[in-house]
Parts: sequence; structure tokens; C-alpha cells
Amino acid sequence: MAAEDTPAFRYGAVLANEIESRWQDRWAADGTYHTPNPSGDLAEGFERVAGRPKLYVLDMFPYPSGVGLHVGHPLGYIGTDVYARFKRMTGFNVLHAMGYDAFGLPAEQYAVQTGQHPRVTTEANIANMRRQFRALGLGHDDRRSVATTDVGYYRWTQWIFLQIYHSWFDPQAHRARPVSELVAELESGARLAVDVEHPEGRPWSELSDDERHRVVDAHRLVYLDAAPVNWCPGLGTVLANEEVTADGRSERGNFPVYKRPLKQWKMRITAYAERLLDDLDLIDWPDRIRSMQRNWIGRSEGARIDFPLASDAETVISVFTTRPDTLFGATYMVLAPEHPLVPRLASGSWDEPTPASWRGAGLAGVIDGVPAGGWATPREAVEGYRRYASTRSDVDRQAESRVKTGVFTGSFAVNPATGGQLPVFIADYVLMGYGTGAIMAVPGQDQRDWDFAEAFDLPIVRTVAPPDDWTGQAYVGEGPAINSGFLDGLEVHEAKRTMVAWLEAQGHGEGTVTYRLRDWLFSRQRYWGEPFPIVYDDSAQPVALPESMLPVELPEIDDYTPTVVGDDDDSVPEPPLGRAKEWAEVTLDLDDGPKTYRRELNTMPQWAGSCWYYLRYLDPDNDTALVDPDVERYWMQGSKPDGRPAFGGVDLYVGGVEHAVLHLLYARFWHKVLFDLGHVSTPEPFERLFNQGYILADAFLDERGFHVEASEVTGDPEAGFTFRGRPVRRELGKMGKSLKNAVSPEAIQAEYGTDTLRLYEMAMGPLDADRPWNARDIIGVHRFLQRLWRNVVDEETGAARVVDAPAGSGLRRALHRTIDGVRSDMEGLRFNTAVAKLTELNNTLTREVTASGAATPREVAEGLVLMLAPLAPHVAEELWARLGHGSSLVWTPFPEAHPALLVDEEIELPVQVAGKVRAHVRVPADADEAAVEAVVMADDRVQAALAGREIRRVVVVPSRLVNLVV
RNA sequence: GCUCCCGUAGCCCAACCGGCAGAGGCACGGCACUCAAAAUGCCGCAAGUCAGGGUUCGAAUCCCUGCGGGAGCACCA
Repeated sequence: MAAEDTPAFRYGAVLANEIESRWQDRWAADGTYHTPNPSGDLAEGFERVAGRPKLYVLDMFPYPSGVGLHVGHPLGYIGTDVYARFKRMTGFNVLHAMGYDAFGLPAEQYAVQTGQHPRVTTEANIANMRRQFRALGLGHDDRRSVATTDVGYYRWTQWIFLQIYHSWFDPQAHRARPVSELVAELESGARLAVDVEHPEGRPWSELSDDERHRVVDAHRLVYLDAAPVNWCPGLGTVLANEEVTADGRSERGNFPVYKRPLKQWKMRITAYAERLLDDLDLIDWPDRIRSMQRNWIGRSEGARIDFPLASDAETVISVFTTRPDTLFGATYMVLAPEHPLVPRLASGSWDEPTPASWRGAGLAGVIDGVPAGGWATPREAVEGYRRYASTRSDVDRQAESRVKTGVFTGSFAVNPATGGQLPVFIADYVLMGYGTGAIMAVPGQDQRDWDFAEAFDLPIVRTVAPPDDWTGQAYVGEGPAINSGFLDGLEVHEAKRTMVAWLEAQGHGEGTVTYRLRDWLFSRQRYWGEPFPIVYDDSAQPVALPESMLPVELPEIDDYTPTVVGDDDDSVPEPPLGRAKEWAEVTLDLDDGPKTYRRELNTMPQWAGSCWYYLRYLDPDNDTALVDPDVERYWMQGSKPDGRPAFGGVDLYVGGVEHAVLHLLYARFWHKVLFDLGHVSTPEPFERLFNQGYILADAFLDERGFHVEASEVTGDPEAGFTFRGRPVRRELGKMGKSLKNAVSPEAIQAEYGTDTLRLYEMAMGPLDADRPWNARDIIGVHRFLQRLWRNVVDEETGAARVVDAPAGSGLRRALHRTIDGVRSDMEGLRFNTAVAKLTELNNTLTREVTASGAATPREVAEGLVLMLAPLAPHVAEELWARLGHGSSLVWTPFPEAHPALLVDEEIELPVQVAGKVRAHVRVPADADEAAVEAVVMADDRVQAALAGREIRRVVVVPSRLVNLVV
């Protein structure tokens, strides 16, 4: 700063920072952003807002990272803050709060390295992030802040777990109901007990206690399952499908993931597949996110078809197919290697002649220990192939592209349509987790089956006639059925219907719907997560703890390292909570006298806490309910823009696109269960979702392809860039730690102030667009604030320089046009154009009034300051005070445009002749078409442009333009 | 491979239902202030909308093809 000749009250970094910290202190002291509830312990002051409509504005829950925020993070937070402030000024009771998704791996990994308890790191990180949010001037109601790691919070996460555990999905009612109602129906005989071994159902009275326990557990929305799960040794835990990328690696950390059969807790999200899919149509979400969720849920319509075994008609292989019309073309069958029927199918010896390739002869180079010419018996072949398939990670399967492998089981099934015998194979291109884990193979209409049929020399029968010029292999398009008995001649759609009707009439199957979505794996072998409220009794049956025993607190342990038992190929995880020996074994009285129990040692995934935090903001300190029902209804029940009731509770939810099928799917699922059980009043949690863009920045790679610290790179595009003297290559990427191109907000705040940073982030582009961080551009919005300041305050004395005399009519019209435009821009989250309109008005004010030394009319000064307030609240408060107002403008009404000042009496219309603008005419704003035409035809320039040509048509667009067609 | 989104001044971006291509900012140039520079102020500056075709009185906007960039899905029966 060049000291003496800079005016004492020039708006620069020093003054801005002084203003900002002063107002942040005052807001905190006054509780300016406290939002009252209609009842309960946060109800104080509600009478002030009782007549206002509610508005719930929400940011996605941040993880409190150790490195703090960079300038890319606050984009969405500033956006919601501007919107919340604007809506408060336009008459809403606005809820805007912030909390911390604080369980999770980084704090635990740091604890492993340093021995420091994750709670210590986590609390320090939260304190730092809270400081950063405060420094950004975000107007959160800080009384409502929560962290998932607070015992008072995770107690309710455990409570919700118990609610889900004690529920089952009633397929007739299409909703969750309490397990107690299921038991009552079983006891009364209204419902028959169904389990895996007795699918036909048995009377409750005939079951042993143990069987009853099993039947009930099989219905719960939370259950223990031993199916293969995603085991990630690199993270020391198992993962949900949503946490594994398409190429079989962990979303976090990019480690390989292996399939392992491990007994783990799962949540029955698949029961909700249909509602999760259908209700996407009810909410105002970006199409991109909705299509990602639709994709993930993956609904397929088709049929279940039963194929009896040739040797044993009592045993059937059920398949799912989307093409029941192609049943006549099924020439073999394939089961997933893990399919439970496989051991029964593998007969004692090969029938002659069995081709060598069916016996695994072709796998000699792929699988160790395959005898030349294949395995000696089907049993050995199946065992060998299953062993091979189980050790392959999804990465391996991807890497070997689409080469088909498999072995023959030695058994045949009967095609119910043709009566023909179909050889049954196992192959890893059929997945256990989808459909029934078995397929009928129709090589004529499925390329995967075609490839397999060619590799194993199996017959190919076309059942849909391809076009005459078809030269490809499998044909999946439309066409008439052929080689298909009673289907011949029917188009695909009709053939499907006919076949399903036939299957149902003959008892060979039925029309069904299958989803790609799988149940949610809910156990993690970590320390830093919510303990399960579950113990095991001496027969190893899980027992849920009663609500009165919540919370189950995390015990102290001395080593947080996740343990892996065994070698790479058959390693299994062991939860660190096992080290808390005294905690893990516990004596409890669960209504039948004190007994010893073992605790569940896994913890919940990080998604658990973030599934319901938006409900806790509503009533953060309630210790008798997760949220008071009155408070829940007040904040969650809203309306659509057209006045119909909204389906989701949160009015605006802003966050990144990365949670499309993780958090957003899980939270919808929990919300629906809570809705079914009567704990929340809306079927969806989030009515309107908005994805803010990412801030991009130049990142630099050295010759090895590693990122180097961008802030230490010198050079320019022409001369080239160097890092410590070595040349580096530039690329544009998402700002963040991994690309080493983060810019800290503190650096910008020190140079220009927080209001400039906020304004820049809002001005640089539409909120949902990715945009490059360009430090050079920041000066532009800073100058705007400086000029606006100077138009309101004398830079030498700090006194307001306004006059109470009315503004001239041109300036006043400009003011009201700006008010009108800024209002609709802010309503539509178009903050970039709102900033442009304010800049424009300020430039007009400067040009027409203050540049000549005159004072600013008060109406214009106050209008500008109030409109600026949502975007740059500190400087706006300061100016408002200097204009003589004693109280904060946070609760002051936003300026309103007078309709009369938005229309001009006379307007200028462009006149096109043959599509080119040739003249402009001035006409009264309310002139009708004939009057406009008369003025146009009287214009000399129009006549000159016409040059005597005949006018074929006159197009008059009211208050837009006139086009003369010649 | 399939599906979706986006291409406007040197750069970031406006243009609402098809109606004068330009609101705002950066950079750049000139002038004022200054011994000088920075800061600040004032003035100025530019593209015809990725390319080609179509619909229309009229296209950045709608349709088709291609090019470039981004995203999602991908052995899901």
C-alpha cells in the first residue's frame, strides 16, 4: 500500500478485512442468522416470521478435511448463501445451516500414522472449517450445526438403524411395516412362514424357535448375508457396489477390489427399487442425475422361465430373460459359477462324446492344473473353474476383454417350448448378482451367447428374421419371428406378450421385472464409524439392542490399524473393534436375565450419517426424537412453483454431481423407510436438486507425468512453463489436492477481502457450469465494489455522500429496471447476470451523477446497497450503517420495482428490410400494428432501403421489431 | 460401442418463447494524476456465433450431418 496519498476510506483489502471481521463479530453476537422453529427449544422469535412461508436451503454435507477448503469448495456454499439471504429479504423464513460428515477414513488413516485419536483430528478439522465458513460470511444458523461423530447425533443414526432393522417390506402394501405386525400375522395364521428351504410356506405353530427367528430375519430390511462382497484390501474394508468403479476398483483411493464370500450386514434397498425409480418423476432434479439413478437401478422387463433338468424333472433352473420371444432359439444354458445348483448338476462322469473344449481343454493356458484334454470328470471341471472364477477380480475380467470361458456341468435341461435337451454350462460371463444368476443362451439374438456358442461349437438358431442385407452375427433388432412354432410371423413385441401368456398358462414361468440394483452392503471393517446396536447371543444369533441402551459408544482402542488375515489370494478383513476386548464382550439383561453377549464389531459406512442430517438440522438438540413431528412438518412440507404440494421437503439442495448414486440414493431410501414408518411426512427428501459446477485450474505435469505444485510453476504459454528449472506440461483440471493446483481462500481474502471473493465466484459464470479460476479477473469485481463504495461514501472522510432529492427520471428508471432484473436473476440462481446488472447500474450512476462531483440520490444508493447485500453482505452492511440505519439489513425487505417505471412511453424499434436492419423508428409503447406500420412507411431511410421494391409482407413483432419482406 | 450435455470477441461470459449478436468483467490501447511507477479515474477497442446443409419473413437459439470438448453407462441376460 502506498501510504499517504491513498484516501483514508478507500475500499481496499485493509478496509474490507476490517469491515468483514467487525460484521462477522456483530452477526455472531446478535444471532442475526438464527432461524426460529414453530415450536420447541428453538422457537424464540417465531412470532416475527410466523406469517412468512418457509424455505429450506441445504448444502451437501462436507467432510472436514485436514487441509481445509480451497476456493473451489465454497462455490455452492456461497450460491446457497446468496439465495438464502435474497429469499429472507423477500419474505421467507429461511433455514440454512451447515454440519460435518465427520466419520471416515482419512482421520482414521491419520490416526494409524500418528497414534492420535481420530476424534482429536476430526474436532480440530471441524474447528478449522467452521472458522473458514465464518470468514466467508456464510449466514448459517450455527445453533443447528451437527457432526455425525457427536454421540448425541450417532445415537439417532443407530436409532434409525433399529427402525429399519425392525421393519420388513410388505410387497402387497408396497411399503415398509413393523416386524411386529409381520409376527402377529404369522401367529394368527393370516400369513404362512416362507423361508429358503420351505418356499411353499409352513404354519407358524409347526416351527421351532430357531426356525421362527430365521423366518423373521429373512424379512427384515436389515439382514446378515453371506453372498460374495467387494473386499478391498487396500482400504482394509468391504465396500458397497456403489463404491466400486466400473473397472473394479475402489472409488476412494483406486485400489483393486475382490469378491469374497463374507458374512455382512446388508440393507434391503432393492425392495424400494420400483419406488426409487418411479418417484424420480415427481421431483425437480437435473435430468443428468435422474438418468444416472435410473441407470443404476436398471429396471428390465421380461420373464422368469423354468427349465427342468433332463435327469430330474423335479429340479428346475430358473432364468430371467428380457427376450422370452426367443425361447425357441435357446440352444444351451449358462449358470454363474457361484450358482447354488452347480454342485448338484456336476455329475460323476462325462457322457461320451463330450468335446474336449467343454471339459476345459482350452483353459490349460488360463487356469493352472488343467490336464491336457480337460478335466477328468464334471465335478473336477466345475470345482476347477469355480476356484478360478472366485480368485479373479473384476479388473482381471475386464482386462481379458470379452473372451468367453466356461465348462460343461455334464447335465442337460429341457427347453419347455421345444422339448429339446440343452447342455448346461457354467461361465463367468453370467453374474450371480443379476436376475436369477442363470440364463438361457440364445446365440441368434445375443452377441455374448453367439461368442460363447462359436467358442464351444454350439448350435445357433435364429428366431427373429434379420433384414435381407444383414451381415452381422447376433441380430437384436425388430423383425418377424421364425423357427418359433406358434410365434412365427409375430413382431418382437407381440411375440413377447404371446410367449409370456403361454408360459403362465403352462406353468413354465411368468412375466417379471428385474433390477440391476443390489442390496446395500452396510458393514465396514473400520474404527471411525458408528457402532451397530447389535449383539450376538451364545448361539451366534444377532439380537438388536433396545432403544433404551442407545447410544452404543465407540470404545477407546490403542491401535486403529485395520487387520488383514491371510495372504493376498484369500485374505479376509478383521475389524479393529475386536481389539476392545472389554467392550466386545458384554453382560446385558435383555428381559431374560443377565447374559453374556458379543458385540457386532463392524461399523456403519460413512453414508449412514449423511443419510438423515438434513432432518437433524431441523431440531438438533432434541433428545427424545430424531426430529419433533411439528417441526418436521413445518420445514419439510412445501409446495411446487405451481402451488401443488411438493414431494420432497428440502426446497433447494445444492451439491456436486459426484453423489448421484451414492449419498442421493441412500438418503432417498432411508427417507422412504422413515416415511413408511410415519417418522417423516414427505415421500422424498429433496424437492429441487442443483449441481454446482467445479472450479478448474491449470495443473502442471513433469516429464514423469506427476503433478507438481502449480503455485511454484513459472512461465507462460508462449515461452513454456517450468518448475524448479525443469519444463512442465500444462493441463486444465478440477481444482484440488490431487492435481496440486488448489488456491486457498485466505490468499484471496488477504489481497481483496471476502466480499470480493464471494462476488467473483458468483460473477464468473452460471452456478452450474465448470469454469477456470482466473486470478487476473478478480480485480474487476473488486473495482466494482470500490466504485460502488465511492458512490455512497466519501473516500476522504468516510461520510455518506448522498442527497435526499429524488433521482432524475432516467436514473430512476435504470434503478427499477435493475431491481426487476436482479430479482428474477436471483430467483433463477443466475447470480452472474445479477452482478452484471448491478455493475451496469453503478456505471450509469457514476457516468450520470457522481463523475461530475454530484452526490448520489439516496433512493439509488439504498437500492444498490440492498441489492448487493446477498452477494457481498459485509460491505453492504457497512454502507447501510453509514447511510444512517441502526439495524442490520439482513432482515430488511429487498427493493421492489414499480411496474410503471419498467415501461417507457416511447420505444425504439429496429426496422428490417429483407431481414437486414436498415433503420430505427420511435413509436409510442402502446402503438398498435397499424400505427407502427404507418410510422415505418413514413421513414425516409426505410423508403431509401426499399428503393421502390414492392412489399410482400409486413411482420410486426410488438415492442421487438418490424420486418418488411420484399 | 451406446446415451446425454456443450462449442459466441485474445480470455471468462450475456442475449428469457426464434426477433437489432453484447449486459458485465479481464486483457489490450489512449488520456488524466505522478519526477516515475503502481493504484485510481475517464475514453476507446474487438467477434458475427465450430463447419456445412435445412425449416422460417427472420436462426446463436429449432432439425440433420460432420468436427472439437466434457460427462455417464458398458458381459445386467
